[in-house]
Amino acid sequence: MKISRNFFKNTTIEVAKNLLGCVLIHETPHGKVSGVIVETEAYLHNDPASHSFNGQTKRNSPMFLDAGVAYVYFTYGMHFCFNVVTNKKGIGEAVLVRSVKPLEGIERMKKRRRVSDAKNLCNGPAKLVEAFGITKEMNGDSLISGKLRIELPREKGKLKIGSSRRIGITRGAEFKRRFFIKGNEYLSTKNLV
DNA sequence: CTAATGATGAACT
DNA sequence: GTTCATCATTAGG
Repeated sequence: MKISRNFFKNTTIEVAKNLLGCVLIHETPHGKVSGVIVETEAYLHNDPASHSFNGQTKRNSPMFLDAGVAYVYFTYGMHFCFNVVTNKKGIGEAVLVRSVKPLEGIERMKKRRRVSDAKNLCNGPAKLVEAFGITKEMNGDSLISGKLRIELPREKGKLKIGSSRRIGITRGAEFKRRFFIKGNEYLSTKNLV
């Protein structure tokens, strides 16, 4: 089911939780890949861990666009990560998508990732970017109805949502702004509460 | 099983 | 020069 732009205009923490259970879809010339979002992290404008903390730069500028667009950034010299921009235009907040449970196009993902274990395809931010074929060219694109998009599940049911400190950061580490579906098999890390 | 390490580049001090 | 929202591989127990 199509998602609305208002979904992304909520507070970033709420969007991070609401994205759990939603479906990430990418229609490529080679076929469709999709999966259920099972792990996210919220990055706020006044958050020392956020790329937007020190204001707008060339790299983080998509974070200051309208809610519902993609922010894809290059990191550690070899990886890309995928975020969904939230809140109002000009604020600079986003949700990092950290893990996805693969649904469609699993063979395609295995080829791109060069691994065979389905649980190891999308359980990390740079992994899912590679598995889905997301590229820096999609930086700033709308995620509402394009080839790369997010859809609401037909029926979300009641999810057990857990929260923890975010992964791989030092500044702002005290904030519990990582959200995940409790007990899910496809998380990037399991031993955090 | 867990821990250490190297790859590699943009942004910042 | 150092840091960084990472991952695959290797070394160790």
